[in-house]
Amino acid sequence: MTAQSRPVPGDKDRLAEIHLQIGSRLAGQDHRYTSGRRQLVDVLAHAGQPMTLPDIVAADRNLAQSSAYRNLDVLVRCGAIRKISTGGDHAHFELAEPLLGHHHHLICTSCGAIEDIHLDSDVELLVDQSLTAIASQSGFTPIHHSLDLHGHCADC
Amino acid sequence: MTAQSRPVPGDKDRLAEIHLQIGSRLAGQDHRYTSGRRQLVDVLAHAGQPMTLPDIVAADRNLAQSSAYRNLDVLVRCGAIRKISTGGDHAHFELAEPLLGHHHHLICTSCGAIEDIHLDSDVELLVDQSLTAIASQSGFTPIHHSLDLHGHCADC
DNA sequence: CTCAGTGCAAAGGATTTGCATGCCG
DNA sequence: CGGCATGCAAATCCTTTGCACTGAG
Repeated sequence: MTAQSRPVPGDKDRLAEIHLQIGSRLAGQDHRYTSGRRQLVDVLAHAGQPMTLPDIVAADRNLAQSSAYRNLDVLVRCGAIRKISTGGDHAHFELAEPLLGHHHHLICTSCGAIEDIHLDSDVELLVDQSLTAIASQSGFTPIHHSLDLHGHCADC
Repeated sequence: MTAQSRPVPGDKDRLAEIHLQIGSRLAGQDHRYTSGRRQLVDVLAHAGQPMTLPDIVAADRNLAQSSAYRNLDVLVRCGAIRKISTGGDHAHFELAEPLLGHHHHLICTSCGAIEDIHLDSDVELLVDQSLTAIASQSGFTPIHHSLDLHGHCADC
């Protein structure tokens, strides 16, 4: 066993639940939940923070680059994974909000690192209401919002 | 005259003011405010919404692609222009917030279009306070936040 | 004159795709 | 068996860079 991550109690159950949900999402779009896709999800669930593709293939040498890209795309399209484009060299990927919960990011403009953060629910509510109101004025149909804080992380 | 944009009263003065500010920002970093850079700013100020590079060079045929990229980079680095990376094919560019005012975006996930929006200042304040509090817990130094609503625009 | 800025063409690099093969249902 | 999935290598395409030339101070 690798000791690099100490799961919180119930973590294993949560992972199983995640796999179940993703499996049904894939099935709903006539896609299979193959071992390659499962490994992808394992890596992301294990990391606990957004990863780039090089991060991902480095974390599991069984993953081929092109298949990883293709499967990430499939998983993004079925709503299991979210792609984060920061403008840096690589996009980042993390489990989607239905699996990870609604959250936002601290983005380091120096090293590109991304950390997940959670806002108070009353702030979230207010933001969502404001955005919804503005969107309706433009005939815009909201799907989700993203709120990122850009700056320098503790290491930079 | 092109009728496609009806400047509000004072728009011309505002543009002059923008050029002045950018000129001094560039001078502060030992860069010249050349005609190519001025044209870039004119195009962006005139558009009133974030543009991609193809948009920009199409809007002013005098702009060479490589010089446009280079000058956008210079202007981004001196704080005159902001680069927006959405994950679509092209990055978008718009005048920076000191020139355009603090605002956010509606981003269409279908066609990639971006529209500027403004939130109530009390919402902004609350968001900023929340983010600042969270950042300090992580030893993160905030520079600015971005808040985007992703969804489908009226045309899609 | 000097050196930043410019434009063309070529290079760079993340991501995507063609194609032959493997494997699940 | 039939068709999705895989992996390798090649292609794609946004963006950056090399280089010779131009223009401003």
